[in-house]
Amino acid sequence: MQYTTRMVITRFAPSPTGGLHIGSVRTILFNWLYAKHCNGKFMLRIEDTDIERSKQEHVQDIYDTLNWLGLKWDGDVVFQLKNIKRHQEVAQKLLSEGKAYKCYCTQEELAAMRELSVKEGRTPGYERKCRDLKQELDKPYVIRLKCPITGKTEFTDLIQGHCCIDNEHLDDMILLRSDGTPTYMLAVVVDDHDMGITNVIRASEHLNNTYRQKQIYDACGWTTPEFAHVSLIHSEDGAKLSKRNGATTISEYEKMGFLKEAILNYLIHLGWNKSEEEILTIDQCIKLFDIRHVRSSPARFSMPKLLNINSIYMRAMSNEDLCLALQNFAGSDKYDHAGWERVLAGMSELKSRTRTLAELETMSAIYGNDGTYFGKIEADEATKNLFKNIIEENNWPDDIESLTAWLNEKIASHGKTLKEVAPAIRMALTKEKVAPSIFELFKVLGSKIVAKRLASSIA
RNA sequence: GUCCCCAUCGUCUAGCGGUCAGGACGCCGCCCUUUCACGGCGGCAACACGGGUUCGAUUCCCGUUGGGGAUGCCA
Repeated sequence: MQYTTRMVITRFAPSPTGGLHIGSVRTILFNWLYAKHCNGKFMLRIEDTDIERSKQEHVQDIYDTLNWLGLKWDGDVVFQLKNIKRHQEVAQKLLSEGKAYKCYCTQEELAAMRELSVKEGRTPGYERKCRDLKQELDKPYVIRLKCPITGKTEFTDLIQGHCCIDNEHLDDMILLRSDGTPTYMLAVVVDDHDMGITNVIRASEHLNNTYRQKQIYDACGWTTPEFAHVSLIHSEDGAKLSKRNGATTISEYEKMGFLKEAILNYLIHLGWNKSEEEILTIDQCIKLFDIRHVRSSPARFSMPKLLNINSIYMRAMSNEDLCLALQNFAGSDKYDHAGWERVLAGMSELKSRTRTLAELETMSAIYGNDGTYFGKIEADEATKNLFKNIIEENNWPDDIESLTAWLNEKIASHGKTLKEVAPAIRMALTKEKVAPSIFELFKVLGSKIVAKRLASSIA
């Protein structure tokens, strides 16, 4: 048990080799929430040691995404590449202490051994050929950790519980490559230790690495942080969420018109639920969050659920805020000033019918545009006369109640019922079979535009 | 192949030895209603299987099956 008063420090450590995966966002969220819950810190470390694949644009993308989501990191960003000297020092120290050794085996030899192991049904791995070499050779070498051969390596994972492996299944891992650069395994451990990370919360694909990393901590004589391995997100067909079976990066969801609050709320409930309430504010999440109650099994991504959560957030927004969000999303030059005024006026009815900003953008066109492009409709003489009559009028009642009464009276005076003419009116006004109520349409569009559209529909 | 992890309605989950196994999404029905939504009410639907432990297992242990992950001088 730890009774230290050490401040909790978590971290997110991505390699900048692509867009941020939605699963990574969940990992970030858990790290961030745990840190906030404990009054600790959340740090960002860019693992840019893979020089071939690391790109500055992806680093920027990580910054942008974290900022967009409001999951701000504490302190300066750490770049792993800058710590290479330190990694090498640690490896050399282990070497001088006899806890590591030089291995001269070539990659070809290793590959052949691996193949043989699999063929013979053994756990594949390096078979410690150079471990007890007496003299140094004049050949390129890697530095390997002298791992325990017998016994077990175990730790308690905050999410997965007790994790254990027989050491015979682990081989002597490489610490320093033949070109002298550190491997991921070494770099992560050294950096996490140097940054004072107390809780490593990461994807469960790293669970197997953790046994190895534990051995490095032990060899260095360092305290291991607490680990928490978050399960992966699967797609709706049950396989690992990949580009082939769904949207993977967070920016794709942004482009589909999802609100960041909805994405966050959705992701946090993928594996965690501690409240009767489904919709929680970020402050409530901070208060309630406990990494120990995150489920250890993988969860499937559900688009219908995300759409539902998003629609709840959209409806909860004020019309003004939503209108602003829509302008941000669609571009404020999409409609002219008057057009945006109408969109705002009709927003209440618009938002109850749409689930994303993209859907809202599409439906907002019925108010935003003032054109008469809605085209001809089929209508009988009485309906046409009704339209003509409405077109001639220009002094409608202002409030929706009087307007309703006024319009109903007009319809009745032409020997029609609302039920009979409503579809035609809606089609003439919106070109859609589905839209807000026609009274609402009249009110928001105003007499001029209604007249224009009705006229063009019977022209 | 070998190793590691996981297993409650279709999906996300609550449960932490005794519950009519609760909620949410989706689905179905009804109400509201000029359409479609929103909203309201109701319904269908789950403890993977087999052994133990126990007075009693969804819950604890062991198998089986199924799913996922790892098996790099990538991270």
